[in-house]
Amino acid sequence: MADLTDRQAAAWTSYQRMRVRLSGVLGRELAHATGLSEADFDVLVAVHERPDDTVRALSLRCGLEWEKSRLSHQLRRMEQRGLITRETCEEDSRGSVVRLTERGRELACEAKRHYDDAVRRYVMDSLTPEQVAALAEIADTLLDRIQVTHK
Amino acid sequence: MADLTDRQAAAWTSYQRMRVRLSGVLGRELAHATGLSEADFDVLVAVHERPDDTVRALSLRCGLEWEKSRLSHQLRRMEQRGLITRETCEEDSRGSVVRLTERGRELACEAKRHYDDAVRRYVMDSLTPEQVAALAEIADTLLDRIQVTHK
DNA sequence: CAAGGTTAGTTGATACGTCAACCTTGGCTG
DNA sequence: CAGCCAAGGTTGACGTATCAACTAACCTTG
Repeated sequence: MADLTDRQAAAWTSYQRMRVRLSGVLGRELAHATGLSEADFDVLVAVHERPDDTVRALSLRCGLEWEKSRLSHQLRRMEQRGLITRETCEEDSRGSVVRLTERGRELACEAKRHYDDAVRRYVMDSLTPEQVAALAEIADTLLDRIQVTHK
Repeated sequence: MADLTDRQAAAWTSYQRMRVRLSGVLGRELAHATGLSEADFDVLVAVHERPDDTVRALSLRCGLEWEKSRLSHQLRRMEQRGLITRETCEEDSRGSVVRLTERGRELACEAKRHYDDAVRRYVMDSLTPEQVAALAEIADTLLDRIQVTHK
């Protein structure tokens, strides 16, 4: 249980600052361009990736790695704003099925364009291909190290 | 305004998942070990780094890159829990000065030990020194690209 | 020194995230 | 099939983050 080295501590500090600034600017651009939060965006994109723009809530939850209450609250808000609908599931009447509305589908596409563009401008354009590859490898290594700890 | 390449998109996805899982597990460990949130922790550590465990709120705000209302709300809660005190500033009576209580100081030290240990276990132990250096360089590059956009 | 703009900080409203408690349904197992 | 437990989801309470509106003090400039 040795202390972090100076290099490690400095790397961690840089990472933390980068992480906060980056998600801040991306979130703000997204909100400004489309009125969506990052949570809205994550849900819309995840549902839009499924056939029929439809997905079992449980499956959505696992894909996003969200707590069940978080998803429930988020879906309630999105339903109120007319982005999705919820139906009870056929195979398992405990479950529910999420479907994009027309407006949800449109927003998902539009938001994804804006978002990807912002990722390109703020991240990809500043990094060399080697750095992008290194980042991916680092992230995958850590992902492998940190298993999901769902409730 | 070209699309992201497959490599870029995959790198971004990995980064996002890593980021969320990592801050999730670190936050949970911190809360479990000390009862502090990450926001509490950031404030305590930032104040504890200053001489006398004392800092002007403005300076704290700039260091953390927080919105002023965020800091205000956070300090109110921390004051109620006896982690800090607030006094009005001598030189500028608009301002305020934040000071750690004895309990705040103790918690800051204890939490930092736990936190650094978790960073070591979850991050540093899994990465090569080259990867740590690469991460720092990537983060610094992006930090330079994304200027602070305070309100 | 008076007027007007700027700055530090607070407040209230609203959205988001987590936890614990709860309800209903599904699946076991005796 | 009766009794139970686990699983999917909802709800309420509370802490946290952001925005806009506000107050009070500071600072310039005429």
